[in-house]
Amino acid sequence: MRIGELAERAGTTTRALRYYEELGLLPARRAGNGYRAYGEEDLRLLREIRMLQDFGFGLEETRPFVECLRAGHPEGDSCPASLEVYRRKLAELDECIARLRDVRVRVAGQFERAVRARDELAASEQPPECELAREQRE
Amino acid sequence: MRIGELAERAGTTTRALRYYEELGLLPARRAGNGYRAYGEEDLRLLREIRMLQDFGFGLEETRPFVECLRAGHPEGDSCPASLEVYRRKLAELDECIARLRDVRVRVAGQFERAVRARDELAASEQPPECELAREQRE
DNA sequence: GCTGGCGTTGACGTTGGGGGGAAGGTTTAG
DNA sequence: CTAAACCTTCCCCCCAACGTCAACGCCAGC
Repeated sequence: MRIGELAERAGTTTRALRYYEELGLLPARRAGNGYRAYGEEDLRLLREIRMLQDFGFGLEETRPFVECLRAGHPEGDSCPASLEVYRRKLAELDECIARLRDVRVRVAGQFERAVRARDELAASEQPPECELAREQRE
Repeated sequence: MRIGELAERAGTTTRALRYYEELGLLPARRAGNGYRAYGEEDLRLLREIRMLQDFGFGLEETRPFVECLRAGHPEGDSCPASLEVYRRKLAELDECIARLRDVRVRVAGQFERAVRARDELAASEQPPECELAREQRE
């Protein structure tokens, strides 16, 4: 299989594949004419990379999974190094979520304060008419 | 006030201030010798920028707040444009938190599955000794 | 033998928020 | 007088994960 076909089958681009090879993440054999030659297993590795990328893993973080598969293990996460990456990522996610929640609370506070301030300003500049006034006009 | 003093008073660097000026976010008057000259109000603007940055706002997102202050309003968020940025940011935060939570659930699922698979493999390769065996050895 | 569609390498651009440092002018304290 | 501490502009560097040419090679169909 050549680079274009692999890219299409994995839903990515040839540029990405060349980049992965440059990183040593997904090296390719070469055909006689210099073209990269991939096998079915490379598709497997590539799918693993893509899945982890969808989870927000950096490419370097996918390396243990890929190497685990290449070492012949049944799954990319059959190796301790991969499990360690999972653990680190979970901690990272927890921290990130907590931080975002904190920011959300603070921004919401600012927003509400600003809206109240605006309403009070509007009220002082142009006091709202009372119910009686509306009733009399009708 | 010159750039170094303003930077120190706001807890940032001269480099950042020149960058803000380059963006047109915090323009400075010039003294006769070409040095940037800032006033107390610039410190106010800068503090607003820094606060929003701490919330994770991009510099462009702080622009409405800064312009609102420069327009003479009491707070950076006294203007509708600023409130709109708050709203957008809150929505963005909610979406981001939801996405991270979803990823967390999925990664946790993968992790647990991988750990179970590893344990089962270990169990089949080396079955755990039963209670009786331990008792007899003691 | 020519066109079109693959492939190759290499270099540069992107986005954000600056950092680092050169080469030179200014100010200020001792 | 001089050294330190400022200031100025200018330009390259960083991070990730590629995108986008440019200039060229390889191969199939007509």
